[in-house]
Amino acid sequence: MAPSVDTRALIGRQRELAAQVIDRDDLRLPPELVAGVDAAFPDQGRTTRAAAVLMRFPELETVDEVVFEQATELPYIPGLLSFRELPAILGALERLALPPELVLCDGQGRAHPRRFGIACHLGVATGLATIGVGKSRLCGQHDEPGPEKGAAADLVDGGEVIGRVVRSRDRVRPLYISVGHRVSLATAVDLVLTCTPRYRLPEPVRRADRLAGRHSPA
DNA sequence: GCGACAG
DNA sequence: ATCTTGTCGC
Repeated sequence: MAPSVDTRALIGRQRELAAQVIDRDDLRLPPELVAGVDAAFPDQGRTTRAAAVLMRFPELETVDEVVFEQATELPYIPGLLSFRELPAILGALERLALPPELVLCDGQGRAHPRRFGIACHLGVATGLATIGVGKSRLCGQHDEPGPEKGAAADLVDGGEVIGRVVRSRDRVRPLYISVGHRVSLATAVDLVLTCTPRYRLPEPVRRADRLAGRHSPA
């Protein structure tokens, strides 16, 4: 893996690509095929293993699953996560039997310092509608949402609402939901909640997590 | 200078 | 993310 990274160049690319993000609903609603993607780093991080799980919406029945791996190219750098994970994720996504209409990503969308998290990057790179589903905060401030499923609070940064902090299940740590591409924030929250009938993470992402990581079947 | 920092 | 065992709570 590259020992040094030209962070200035990557940040510059994020700034120009961020202008291409569409934060309005521009997809079929409701969608019929939704995918979840995630990546893991086996072998001390030398390998990047991405997984994509395609499900029918809103039934959440699995239609196809793909695991794709390649040598890791970059280290993890806060704010530049997408350059490290995207190549393998694109490889997995391309190998699905059918293209998804919407992709749920493990990580931020516009809730990013330059408004270009991995969900935005994946969306602009493929043209697909995407939503960022973060398990923790990268930037921005927010009030604590109520304890019940569905409770939410605005995630604000630089005086702008960049996402919503949402309780996906009763009494669990909230999810950081933000626009990736071609979806409005309100629709993003609605779709994520519909994809989360039982666990903290939306089903497509949870399944991709399990497929990529070293867990057990269940 | 100090603190924060997706996965 | 990854390294790692038992343990507290519903």
